[in-house]
Amino acid sequence: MADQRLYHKIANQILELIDSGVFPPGSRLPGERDLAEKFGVSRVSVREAEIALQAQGRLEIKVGSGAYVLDGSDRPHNGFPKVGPFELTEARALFEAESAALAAPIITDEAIAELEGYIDIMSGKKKGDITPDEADAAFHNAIARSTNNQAIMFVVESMWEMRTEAAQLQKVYRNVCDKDTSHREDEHQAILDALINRDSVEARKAMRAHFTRMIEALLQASEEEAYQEVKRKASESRSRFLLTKQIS
Amino acid sequence: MADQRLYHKIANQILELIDSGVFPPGSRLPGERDLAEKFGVSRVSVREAEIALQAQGRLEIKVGSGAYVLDGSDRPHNGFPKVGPFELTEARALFEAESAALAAPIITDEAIAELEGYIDIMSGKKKGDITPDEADAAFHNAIARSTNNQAIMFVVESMWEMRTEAAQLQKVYRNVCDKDTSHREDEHQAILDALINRDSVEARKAMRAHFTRMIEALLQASEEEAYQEVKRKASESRSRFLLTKQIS
DNA sequence: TATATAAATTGGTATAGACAATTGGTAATA
DNA sequence: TATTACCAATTGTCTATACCAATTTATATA
Repeated sequence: MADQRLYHKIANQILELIDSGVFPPGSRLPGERDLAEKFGVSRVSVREAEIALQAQGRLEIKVGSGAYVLDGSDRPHNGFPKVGPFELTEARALFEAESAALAAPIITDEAIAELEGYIDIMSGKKKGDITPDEADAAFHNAIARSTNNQAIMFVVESMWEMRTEAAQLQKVYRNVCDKDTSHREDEHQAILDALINRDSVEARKAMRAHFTRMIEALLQASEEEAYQEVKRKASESRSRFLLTKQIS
Repeated sequence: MADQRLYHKIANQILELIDSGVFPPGSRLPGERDLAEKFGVSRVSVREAEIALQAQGRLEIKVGSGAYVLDGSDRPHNGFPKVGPFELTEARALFEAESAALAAPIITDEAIAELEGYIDIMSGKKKGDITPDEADAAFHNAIARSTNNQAIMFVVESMWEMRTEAAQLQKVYRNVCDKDTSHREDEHQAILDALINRDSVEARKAMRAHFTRMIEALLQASEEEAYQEVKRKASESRSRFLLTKQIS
């Protein structure tokens, strides 16, 4: 605590003033010159402290105007939102279906061979250095990578991280997946077949079917007492999802 | 690009050197004095850049020793990937179209009124406390919110933040949007009309058309000399996107 | 060879000054 | 009266130089 850099100490002091309400969110901090005199340090140190706070998203510095305290809602949310199993699966159904459709026409033979490897690992036919669950993630990520679109890759990877982040979510998924490993294999194979044929429409359909079955399984699971809340949300959204599915 | 702080530009240059492999993870950066001379700036500016990178968890600075590149796997990847204008627009076309389709059957009258307000602000008919550009963001986010799916909201908001994050991206977008404000209004109105009719298929189509036109405009812009790189990537991906568009 | 010491290197801080963007007030104008 | 143009004060930005403290490296010594 004592051997930290001066600008770090200044940053912490400013944070304390913010949290204690002296500088409420939205308010403007005193100028660099004032703060430097107040803390008894040079302007450079104050500046460095404010830069560090800005990099952390706690301040916004406007040239010629001043440094303003950001509200919690203003700052970029680094973490993922809390999201339920049904929501997440619904979103993945929509987005990953489009990802597969976009990848289908341009996927390389190497990528297809990679996907086959993941399927073998998931089915237990082949032993790799990764778990079946990781192979599942790699399968979906590899398809996203085949779109050659980093924004799509980011979205698909983020969705998987949302799943692994919440322990509760993971439990629900495991409960669903363990019962239907055979289904999962068939569905992944169907997706792969569509990609091999470079068939966009079929790839989209197969990916949607994959997640639709998962949603159905979630609905089944929601029958059990532990998933009462899931059921409420699920039944509320069931009709409209199935409707959307028919359309495309 | 010109209106960002100097230390920010330096930080980006350092990041490029890291990502390009010149400074691999774990390696030590040249001293502040060397970097200052190399970039043609003062030592303080280099320091500020390194402080910002340290606050973001990309560097570790040790006094008397040097600044070391942290391994990417060590830190949670909060930030967004570097993504080009074409990639981002393509991803938004796919995802936001599905977002609109999902929202259409269940959007509330209040949300529709909200969307109308944003359109008025963008067209200049009404003056709000937000800029037309912010109204544009609010328009797309409000549709995502109407899906009642937090995962979808997260994705749509993230895409917009990707756009505002990179100064270069913003410049390209501004160049495109300024020329086609009238188009933008019509397209937003078409999306709104579809939502009013609770028509999923039409909402998806209108949203796709919105982004498709934007991509075409990007391709036009790429004709100019400043956008040679964009053009290369764009023409490479043009056929497959238009193909995917026809399918659905 | 091992260890202690000195020198060079490197990040940290201070000071002073010039510059550029923003803001707010004031005067000129419609 | 309301609006516009302009000017000056404030504020963040950047540079240059100097010195300090921590670390590393080289050197001398046992």
